[in-house]
Amino acid sequence: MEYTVQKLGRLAGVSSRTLRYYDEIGILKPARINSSGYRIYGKKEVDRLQQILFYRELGVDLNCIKEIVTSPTFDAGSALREHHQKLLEKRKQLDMLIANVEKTMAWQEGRIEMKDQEKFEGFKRQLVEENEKKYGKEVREKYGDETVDRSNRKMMNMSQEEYDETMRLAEEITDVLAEAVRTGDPAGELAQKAAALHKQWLMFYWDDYSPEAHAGLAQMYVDDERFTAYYDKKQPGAAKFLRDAIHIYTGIQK
Amino acid sequence: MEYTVQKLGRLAGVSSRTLRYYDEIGILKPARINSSGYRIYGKKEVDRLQQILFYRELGVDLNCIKEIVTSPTFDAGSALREHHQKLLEKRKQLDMLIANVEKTMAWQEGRIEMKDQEKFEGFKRQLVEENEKKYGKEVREKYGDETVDRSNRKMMNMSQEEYDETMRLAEEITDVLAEAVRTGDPAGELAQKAAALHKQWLMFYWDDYSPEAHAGLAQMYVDDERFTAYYDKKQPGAAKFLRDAIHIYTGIQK
DNA sequence: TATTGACCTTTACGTTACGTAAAGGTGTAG
DNA sequence: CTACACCTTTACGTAACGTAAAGGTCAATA
Repeated sequence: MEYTVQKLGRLAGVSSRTLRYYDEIGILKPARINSSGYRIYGKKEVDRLQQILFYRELGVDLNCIKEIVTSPTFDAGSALREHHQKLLEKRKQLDMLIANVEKTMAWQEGRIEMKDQEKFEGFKRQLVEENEKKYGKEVREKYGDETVDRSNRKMMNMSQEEYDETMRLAEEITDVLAEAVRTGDPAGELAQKAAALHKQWLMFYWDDYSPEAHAGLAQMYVDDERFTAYYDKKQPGAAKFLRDAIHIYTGIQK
Repeated sequence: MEYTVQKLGRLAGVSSRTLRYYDEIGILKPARINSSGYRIYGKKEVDRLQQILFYRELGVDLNCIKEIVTSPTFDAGSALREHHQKLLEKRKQLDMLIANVEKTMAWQEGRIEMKDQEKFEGFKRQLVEENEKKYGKEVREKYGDETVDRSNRKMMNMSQEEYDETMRLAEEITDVLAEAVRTGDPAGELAQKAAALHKQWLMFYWDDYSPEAHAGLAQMYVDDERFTAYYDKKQPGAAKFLRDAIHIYTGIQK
């Protein structure tokens, strides 16, 4: 049950250099040093290395791993449950990639059409997975899985032109919104134009628009600091302002 | 259908720096440079980027990717089929990791036993996956799926002590073999000792030893350059010598 | 027309997680 | 007593970008 660097390395499938490096940065210290200065690892270290490798597999950098595993509140059990969750997500993403390859093969054989954006499905953690990760939970909680799935489906089926149009609209919204904020009047013409544009944009993603849901989303822009940050980036206070404008536009207060 | 660095980056989920870097190392050149010196990418570049990202996802380093995609014999179709194959393998490995987490959770709750080596299943590309990849196909062809599966199963169920013993035996084989090679006599005492040790080692993996299979494996050590390289590393000619010794030991020529 | 501000450019140094080589001590088998 | 496979530390190298600096481009706005 005692291992030297190379033996533990062979066991875990990492190099001895890696283990020395992990010792150096304080992420995995050997149980003891023998009389000749050799690093000797025991049972506890084996388990710790396993944890480290799980995190590494998930792309966590060693600095973060260090903070996690050296934390006094570190709980191996909950960490494992988290690993499990993340690995399942990763498999989902892998499945998307596989679907992508199959689709691309069909496209190459001329059997189907394929838009540029579709060619990167599964790669784009930030647009699909990351987006889902960041906002997905809350959005799913507030609007239900069905709405979100439908929205994603709709986006997948958008043509390049439609997609470009949503991008253009999103830009126009922030532009008009920034200008409207400077008028200071959420009931004014510019503010109402921004709200209308926002509705148009939204209708690309929702196939059943309702003023209630629109007003609810506007409120979320304020409640959720990540949305707030997005809109406030160009103009501080823009998120709140947009909410007010939409509440007036829809005639609904949340 | 024309993209600047940032637009293509957003489309594919990579940074603009990445695209400039890919230009720099000659892996993905823009379709043209406009009058202001901007990089402009077109349809062909989109497809090529997709191919690059597939390779990247599979852990191929950019140098290799460059050689692959710039090769005049590069065929996108067969590349895609290869991607598909590799991605399926990756998913298999991911499933092993997930199984590992589940097992570890059960172990933590005291519901099952778990050996140290089991804790790294799914990580060890080189021992299980890599091994299977390198030798698996040929071995499965020559000995059948059943033998290989049984062998893997047997290895999985080995105790730590048994596992250590196989390691020790493997070392002893190469040692004795190297010495035997220097005698030059495959029928000599040392050579026959090496063959006997090799049988012992083999019996840890096969549960029904037969001289025929043993002789066949010995022949494969010579036929397959990767096995040859392993045995010849310590002593040139060791693989051939071992085959001869085993053929004498078993009394069977292949 | 001048000024933002978000784009783009090149140059260049920084970073992560090790690989690899050098120079030297250790331990055991022949 | 010599080989040889281990171990050690020190230190420089590397891949694939990230990031910052210094500056040109372009469309919209004051």
